[in-house]
Amino acid sequence: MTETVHETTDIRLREEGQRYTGQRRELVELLANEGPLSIPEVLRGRGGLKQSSVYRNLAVLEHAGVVRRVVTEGEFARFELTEELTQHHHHLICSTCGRVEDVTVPSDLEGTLDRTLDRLARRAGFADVDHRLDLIGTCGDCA
Amino acid sequence: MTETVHETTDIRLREEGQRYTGQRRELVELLANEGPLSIPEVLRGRGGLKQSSVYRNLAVLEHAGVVRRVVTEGEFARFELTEELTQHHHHLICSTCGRVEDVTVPSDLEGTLDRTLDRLARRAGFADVDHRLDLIGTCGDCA
DNA sequence: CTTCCTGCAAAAGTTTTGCATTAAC
DNA sequence: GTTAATGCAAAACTTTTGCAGGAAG
Repeated sequence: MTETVHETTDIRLREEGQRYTGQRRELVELLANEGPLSIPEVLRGRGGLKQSSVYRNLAVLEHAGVVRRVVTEGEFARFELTEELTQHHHHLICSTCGRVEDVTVPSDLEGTLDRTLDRLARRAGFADVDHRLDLIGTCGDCA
Repeated sequence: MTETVHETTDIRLREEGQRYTGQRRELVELLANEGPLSIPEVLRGRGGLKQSSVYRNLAVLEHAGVVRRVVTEGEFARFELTEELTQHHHHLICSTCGRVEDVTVPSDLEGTLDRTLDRLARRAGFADVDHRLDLIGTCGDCA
């Protein structure tokens, strides 16, 4: 399953004339296993990675459509694999420690949401609307 | 209606031993009229305001529960009045120009959302969950 | 007259970039 | 052998802070 992710990444990068190097593979592997991570978390997660290369490689992967920037309340940017490589999901964010977990909502609610929001957005003159739904609360550890 | 906002702000600030100065009033007025604004937008919006004072005053207002930081994809932080002073709402974000508009969803959907998400979050060990729902698309001007 | 606010300039902290070296194809 | 990726150090950029002067109560 994560093998598919690597294959897709490889293809996407080649399409842009870029190489799927060991470091990039490590990044993708990390994000596939541990979800949305900030740069400090990435650096802690894998010893050898260098900060500037991590930023650069995440930018490359973002441009290739493999990774996306997640906006959170914290001071650092977070990155995750795009939904094409995983699945549509949402975030459970701890407002105390900043930790982020993935969560999916029941598909009937997801469907209702999609239809309703699309209608709303059109009415406001917006097109091609996607939604971002995050839950902010206090996680078990911080309670 | 915006008079109520000013009164509430005044009270909140006094409770913290702070003053509702002209500059703070201007900030609140701006946010009340134009929704979520970034610092550059604020500085452009009103000539005389100084950057460091704006940051400082927004921090004060945030601490007083009058203003909250909105996280967006852009490079600057955005600020808006808290929902206690306005009403529960969501954001319509243009992924091209970064503009942010307020939008409300039908209250039945809002209710369903609230109940379902609360259940989900509890199951994951999270408490006191609030949700943040944003719509990202292309606005009329950028289409 | 005491306390808080403002503005300037400098600092802090995150992210980006230039350049020489190393690795991939 | 050619083109791209890496690491280091320095730069850029947003946000925060120290300090002296000014305003508010």
